[in-house]
Parts: sequence; structure tokens; C-alpha cells
Amino acid sequence: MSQRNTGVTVQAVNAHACPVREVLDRVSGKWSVQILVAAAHGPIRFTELERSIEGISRRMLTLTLRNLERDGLVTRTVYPTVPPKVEYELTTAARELHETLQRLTDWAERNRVYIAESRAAYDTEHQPELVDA
Amino acid sequence: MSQRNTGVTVQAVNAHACPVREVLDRVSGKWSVQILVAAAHGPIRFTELERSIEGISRRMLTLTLRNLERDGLVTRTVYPTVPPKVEYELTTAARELHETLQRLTDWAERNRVYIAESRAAYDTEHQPELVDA
DNA sequence: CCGAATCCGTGGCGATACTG
DNA sequence: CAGTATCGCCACGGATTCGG
Repeated sequence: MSQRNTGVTVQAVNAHACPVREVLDRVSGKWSVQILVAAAHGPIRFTELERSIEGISRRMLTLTLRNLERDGLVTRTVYPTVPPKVEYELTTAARELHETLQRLTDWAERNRVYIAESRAAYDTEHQPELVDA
Repeated sequence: MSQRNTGVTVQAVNAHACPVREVLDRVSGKWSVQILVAAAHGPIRFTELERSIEGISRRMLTLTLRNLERDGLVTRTVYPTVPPKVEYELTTAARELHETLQRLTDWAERNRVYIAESRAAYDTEHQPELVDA
């Protein structure tokens, strides 16, 4: 729909080039991963997510969930009870993604110290402005 | 601590919690991954990177390289020749990261169609604004 | 050839308030 | 309980210009 997309905004241009970017774009959000992790154990309710994630706002929780749902990574189930109840659950694709992300976690933990030291070293040499003056 | 933590800006709060975020934060940049990929084959010069990446500006190439260098992911070697020559090379840590990222690529390629369809389906149901008015 | 410095637009995200 | 709507900040990144 809508032939006149004046913007095209990356997507078509970039998407084909590198599939990694595609993944990263949808995981690089500030909260996406934490939601995936929090929901990894099984179906979880909105408020439970909100409390288990610490620091997330209602707004961002909603937005991120919507995006994940849109990408087919979570399913949203509404129970029309008296106090509304909504459960979110990871799809198969998301669970596979979650596993893959754990490889990254491993890497991060193995290299965390190394990176920290690298930074420290770099910052020491390249003193911000030390204008010895 | 922190008398006036008007912002605190993530970091201290988030860093410890999830190592994945740490990785993502330094890979989520628009160009980081592409640089890692481009430099995966071996040492590569600044201008070579600039041309092989397509669409990157000099500024972003420099900035991203600096960050990667700071994190100990690339080494920067300057040859004080007449026309300056600078080569960038991945460190061991970066090469391991690069491998890990390929798992993500695999996932992306396996689920690319699924995601596209999910999006299409979602966008069809949740008609943007169809305000039938 | 390899950068650094400046200006500026875009959008991700937080804070707050309102709804069914 | 589970959202939606509105606002405003600011980091990311693009364009351009200057320098060794």
C-alpha cells in the first residue's frame, strides 16, 4: 500500500545488504532483549513484565511489546476477564533467537574484563584534554 | 551515593544487570558490524573501509573505528609514510565476536521470511489509521 | 590519505497524565 | 490491569568544512 513513500528510510536500501543489521535493528532497542529474557520462562503478564524489568516505563514496555509482536516474536493473548488480563509468550522463532543471544552473552562475559581494561588503557593514553598548560 | 543524580544515564544501573546489553550497546551502532565484517579478512586501510562500506561518511567511519579501538576490538597501525597510511585489524576478541554474530546472521536468514510475513499480517489487521470517516 | 570540528535534523526514550 | 496521548530532551548520525 501507499506507493508514495517519500522517505523509504533505509529499509529497502539496507535490508538486503546485511541480514545481521536486520536482527540488530530489532534487538538493539533498549528493552527488547530484557523482554525476551523475562518472557523466556513462559507466558507472562504485562504487569509482571513491568515489575521484573526494573526501570522500564509503561510506554516503552507497550511499544517494545508491539514491535516484538509485529515481528512475530511474541504472541499477545487477551483474556476478557473483569480486570483485564493479557499474557505475552515467546514464539518459537524468538526462543531460537534467545538461544543465539546467549552466545553473545557468553562472549560478553568472557571479554568483559578485557574490554574494560582496553577502555581504561585507551582513556589513559588519549587523555581527554590534558592540555599540560 | 551520587548527590545529584539528575540523569545517571543508564550505565551503572544497567551495565551490571545484563551482559548482553553491553555487547549490543557496542554493536548496535549503525556501522560497527559492517566494519567488523569488512575487516574480517585481514588488515585494511581507512580508505578501503570507506569504499567497501557504501554509504558511510568519513566522520562515522572515524568515530566508529575509535570506539572499536577503545574497546579493544580493532588495532590501529599508523605508517608514517609520505602519504599517511593507517591500517585497522581485528583483535582476537573481535574475531570471536564476529563468529558469534554469524549465528545471528543464520537466525536472521532462517527467519527473514517469517518476520516479513508477520509484519505484513500485523499491519493488515491493525490498519494504521483507517478512520473510515 | 586520514582525520577533527561544527552545525543541524531525526527519532529513541523518559516523564507525566488520561482511559476502558 | 493494561494500555494511549502528549511533550521534551539529547544522543546518534548525516553534511560540510578545515588541517596535517
